[in-house]
Amino acid sequence: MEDTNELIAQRRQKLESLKDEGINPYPNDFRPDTLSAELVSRFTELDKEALTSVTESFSLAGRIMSKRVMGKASFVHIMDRKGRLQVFVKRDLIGEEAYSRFKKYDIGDFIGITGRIFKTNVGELSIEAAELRLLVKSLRPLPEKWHGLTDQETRYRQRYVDLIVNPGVKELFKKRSRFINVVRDCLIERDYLEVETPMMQPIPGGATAKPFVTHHNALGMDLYLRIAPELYLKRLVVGGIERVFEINRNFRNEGISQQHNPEFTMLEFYQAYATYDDLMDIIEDMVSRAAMEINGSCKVEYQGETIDLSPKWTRMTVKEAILKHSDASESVLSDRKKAFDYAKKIGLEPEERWGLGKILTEIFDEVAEHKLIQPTFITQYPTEVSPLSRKNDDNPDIVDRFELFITGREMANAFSELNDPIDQKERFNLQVAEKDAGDEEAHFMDEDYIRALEYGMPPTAGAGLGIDRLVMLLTNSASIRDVLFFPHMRPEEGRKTITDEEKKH
RNA sequence: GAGCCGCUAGCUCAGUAGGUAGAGCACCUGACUUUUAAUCAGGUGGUCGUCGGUUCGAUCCCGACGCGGCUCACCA
Repeated sequence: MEDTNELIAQRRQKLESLKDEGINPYPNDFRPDTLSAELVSRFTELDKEALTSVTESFSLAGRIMSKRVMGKASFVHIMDRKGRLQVFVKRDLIGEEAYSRFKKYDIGDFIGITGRIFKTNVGELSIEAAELRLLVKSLRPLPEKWHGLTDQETRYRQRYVDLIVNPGVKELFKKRSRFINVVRDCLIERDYLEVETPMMQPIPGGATAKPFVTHHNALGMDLYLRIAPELYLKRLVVGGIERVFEINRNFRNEGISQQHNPEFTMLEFYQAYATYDDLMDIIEDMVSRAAMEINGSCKVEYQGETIDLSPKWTRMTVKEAILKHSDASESVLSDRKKAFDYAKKIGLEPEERWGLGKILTEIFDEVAEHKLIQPTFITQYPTEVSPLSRKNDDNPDIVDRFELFITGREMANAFSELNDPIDQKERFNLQVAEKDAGDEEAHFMDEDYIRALEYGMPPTAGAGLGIDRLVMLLTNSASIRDVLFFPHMRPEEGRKTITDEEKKH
């Protein structure tokens, strides 16, 4: 990391010579009183002539993004959090000493300017520096002004540079923030309470996934990074928080891809005296409102497809989806043997211990999931693959559950919650048997969760929404890495991870 | 985890049928008081991802490794 090229050496030398002159290269006593965008919105409509009567002085701070020296006058563009503005620096105005110092400032340095506003001969609104100070000396050169930074790896690893030189990046992350705000608004206006529950859990639950393990030294015990907040949020419903949600990270010890990062952000929300039907309405509202807020339309372009997010969305059962998107006959849907054979026929590797429900789910994933481009709620999941969901009153083989698919990807999972403690215990026992049989993703037994249910959980429905994937959709991003500031990357310099040997110290 | 592709100056990229590497931007020196990819003149800058092999000689050919991108597998 201690690379020293000529350009860095030159800047360090400039830093030293500034210090020799008695100048603090990192002061913190400059207070800008305006922003680039404020000046633009106030004055951009006025012409050159009209601006000559504006004598007010403004203070502005920002990073130098370009610099053009023309002898005894110069132009720089500075960038602050709202945009860019041109600064005109004239020797006659700031004085000979300040001007010759200014000529040594580099692109990337921060400066503070005080002066009046005017328009140049070609009509660009600019601030004329009456005073100019260095606020920060930058020691590393920025990528070039024309092509910018395009190397994906560097953009992810050095997001700070990406943010400086690629303006779209900041815009994207502002959209991400606004999306989360809309989600929060939708729930808070329905009287939900936002909470935080443990990320380090002795028993990881609430999803079928492989957890990360960590260790608590003082307690001498392993802990798991949570794969879902579900069981804790439902404990809160037991406790009387009838409408509750959490937006935060989950951690899953699985592969990395364009759709998967080891840590990702989920919304989970639970509402007592509601069914999964009610949650469909909330999710439709949330996502369509967010689309309007972010893109001004319920129609979004995603990787060449137009997705229409206007409510109401298509609703279809798992079995209907299989029939629609494959050549499976109706008998496959109710006959385990036929389902098993059909699964093999389409290239799956069903296991002997799988029941009809699990097989049908796998068939659905294979044939239908990637075809669900427009928003679609898939309902009536098999009980076998839904250990936390409430059974359907008319058919115990299915549960009152839906998943939401958009662009062929799962965006949300929701169900009426299982609140029968005896049924829940039996389902946990089945999961434990799965685990003993080698399924690393099967649930653990959670005795305390059963105890909580035994006190009584009101009839409740709950949902989980993949925030990152929805942000991808709304920003037309192909990779989850584009919607995370710091996506997970291997260490830069070789495989310098902490070894077991080093861990002992 | 598997396959394919990539890694050359700070950035964006050329290139060498194997003979010590180029451009633009950036940077340095000089000129220039309304420019805007400013302009003009001159200049600096590279263990060509790492290690090994073949060769008189490797950035180029071969192998291993590292990192990344894409595809597939698992998953949300």
